[in-house]
Amino acid sequence: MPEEFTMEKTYNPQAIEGETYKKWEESGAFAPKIDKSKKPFTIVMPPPNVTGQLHMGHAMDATLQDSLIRYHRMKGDPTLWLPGTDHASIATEVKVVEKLRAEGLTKEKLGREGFLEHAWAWKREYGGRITRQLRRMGASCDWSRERFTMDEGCSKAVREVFVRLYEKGLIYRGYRLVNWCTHDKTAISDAEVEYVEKDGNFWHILYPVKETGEKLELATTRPETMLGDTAVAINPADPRYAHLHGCHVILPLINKEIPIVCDEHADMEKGTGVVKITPAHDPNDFEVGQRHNLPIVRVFTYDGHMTGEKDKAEADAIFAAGKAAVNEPEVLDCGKYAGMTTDEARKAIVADLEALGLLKSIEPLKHEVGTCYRCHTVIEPMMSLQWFVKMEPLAKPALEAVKEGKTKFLPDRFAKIYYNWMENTKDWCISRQLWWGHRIPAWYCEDCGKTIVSRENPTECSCGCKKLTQDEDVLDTWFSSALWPFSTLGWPDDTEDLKYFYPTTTLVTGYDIIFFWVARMIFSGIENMGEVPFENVVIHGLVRDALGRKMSKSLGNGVDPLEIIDQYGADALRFSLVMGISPGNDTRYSTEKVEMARNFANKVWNASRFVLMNLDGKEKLDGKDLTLPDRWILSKYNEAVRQISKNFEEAEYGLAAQKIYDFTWSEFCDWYIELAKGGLLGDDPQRKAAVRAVLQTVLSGLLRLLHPFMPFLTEEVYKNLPGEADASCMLADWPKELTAYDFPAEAARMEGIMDMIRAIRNLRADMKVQPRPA
RNA sequence: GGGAGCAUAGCUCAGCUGGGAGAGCAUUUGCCUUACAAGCAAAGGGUCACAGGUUCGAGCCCUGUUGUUCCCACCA
Repeated sequence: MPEEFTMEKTYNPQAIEGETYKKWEESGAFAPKIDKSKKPFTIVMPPPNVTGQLHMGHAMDATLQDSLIRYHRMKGDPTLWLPGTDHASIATEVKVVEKLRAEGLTKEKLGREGFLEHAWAWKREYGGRITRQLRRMGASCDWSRERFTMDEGCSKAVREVFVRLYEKGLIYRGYRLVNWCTHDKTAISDAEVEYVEKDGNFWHILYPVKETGEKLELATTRPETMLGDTAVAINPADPRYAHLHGCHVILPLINKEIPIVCDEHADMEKGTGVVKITPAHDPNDFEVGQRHNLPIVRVFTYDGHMTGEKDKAEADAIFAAGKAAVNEPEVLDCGKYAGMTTDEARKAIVADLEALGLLKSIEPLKHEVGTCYRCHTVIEPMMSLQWFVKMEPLAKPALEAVKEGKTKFLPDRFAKIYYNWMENTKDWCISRQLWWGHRIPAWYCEDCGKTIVSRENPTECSCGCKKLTQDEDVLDTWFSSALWPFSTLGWPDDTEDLKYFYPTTTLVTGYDIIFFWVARMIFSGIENMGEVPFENVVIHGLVRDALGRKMSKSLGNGVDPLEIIDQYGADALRFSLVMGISPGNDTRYSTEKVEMARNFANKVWNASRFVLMNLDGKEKLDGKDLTLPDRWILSKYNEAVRQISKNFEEAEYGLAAQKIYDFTWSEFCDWYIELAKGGLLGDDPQRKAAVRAVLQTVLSGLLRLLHPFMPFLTEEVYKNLPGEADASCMLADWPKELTAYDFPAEAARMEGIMDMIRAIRNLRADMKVQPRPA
């Protein structure tokens, strides 16, 4: 053992992690060595939101990526892990607004510019915090290439894509029924709506028929929308209502005459077979309205109140000024209901109907209600002027690319989920009524009303007018993350990085963002680069708490990775997050697991101490004087190398971790080291040399096999190995099978003997005979 | 309504192409044995959800049933 060797009996991660990381980072070893003769291995990091700090999900995500990255780096691939953060438009804006509110400020008071200054300050604070956390995790990403979705380059890419798609007719602006969040006061995309089961009612309402005087019964879950009804639909084949074709009903409360239309949408099996049609506030009704050319009457304001005189006047003014699209919906003055929230209006309207004898019954029911995925407010379907991406032409090639295997999902069942979504996707609403994000590069001419979409900020309209106003809205945050695999490599410029690293190799992410992100990256990559953005998508599960619940702020069951690192070390946390996981399945976080991993780290530490204490310079394995146990452990080592390498190739990280654990503990420590003591304590110098050589060979390999999961510990120990002194485990070669030292037959024989030894020990215990002292 | 996952030791979960039922934690017993008590040596504990089927052989493949979780879906 070298004299300067001072390994403590217990592994102390705090003493080495910070310095080790600093050394790695300063050495520049995280940056890939570009070698055009070699195929690079590339991962772009799913950029964490700059909303706050990392949670356990990020910790697992980072661990898996870093493990894979380290494996490939050791294999000698030019390896790039490109880190970055996401501006997270809506999520961050909400946080900044909350913070401002606590300071007595509002967006309105600050104005757009003032607000954005606060948002950028937020980004600087939290973006930095996140990258520091990743460093604590041991993430070996190339910080020299770090990106942010709103940095100059990414913003340029966003604008380029927007303009291209617009020019191809794949981005358009239109009045459509969108999902409106009345709390965040913005439209959101279909993917951002979460359906939750809520208690509700069917209100059975009677609408008097003008021509016959009878009262037509229909049921609705949203009576407050009735003011916006522009028809009542019946099925054309329904014999019960054949006599009503061409008739009208008088809409109660506002006594408005609206037609009875025949439409297949009215299901004879459901309710009374009669359905009210509110085109401005229901997607189906909108469709029916289009088929029958019905007016669209909006009855809610954008902040969830019933519309009134003022709203109507404003809408009329806009229309008169020619600023509106042709299909601008009418806005209704809701009279006595104006200004009420939708909930208040519902109560009032139901009460008024009852007073008129037009409420037949109330039938309770549970139904799925759409809510905003950020603030959980109930979504109102609402007619609104927004920007959209036309999905069909983009989805088709993206679907085919995966079917053809150009991108592979691991596990492959997630491809089905992807297909399902891609086959049914509707146009993507990309405009948000927010300030934090990429502002839509569209300008409207005040004179001729023309829309200008442009890469450079225009100063003049083709009509000669210079009064141009830019669209107030920003893009959906996922619009920029969709470009991440190429925007971060320099696109639209034709950079060396882009040429060399695109398409990237593997994407590692959770199944919860397949639709939001993975699918959109695939079609964006194909559309803009002509190639899929990555060869593999490795999908992992979510980290849940010890009781299997989702970790969340509201439950207060989140665990801060940094606290765990402080207490147990980064290696222990990392190992606990991969040991025993299976692809795509959720895993539970528990302190017991971290303790298991910490104990394992300590085991490795002490096994290393033992070996180092017994080495005397580098012994070379020469095949001479190998006993049965030597042959056995070398064979088991080969098996571990084979299996772990295979596991990495197949994204079976849980199995790889399990194998290195079992090999190290149950085989190397429990048996080989014990058996090696005999040889080390004996007098035969050749035997001693052989044992030392085996110990060193196996330990060196074991450390390297473990390095992807426990980088700090292995780095610290590895540099103490004689002959490899000061060498970096991170940069060492990935172990290869020692084919000259594979002895399957002898290994099997050894295992038979081990069974016998166990049996004898058991017998001794049974007979309560104590082993004689040695 | 459609789709997917899961059901294995008291708890949490692994189990690759079918041939040994496993790990961690918990429990019991004996050990401070000179790498490690964050440890060592042992032990107990499972008709692998249920019912059929394929096979020389099934936790693993097929069919069905039950339970459970999740995702998607405009059901008024």
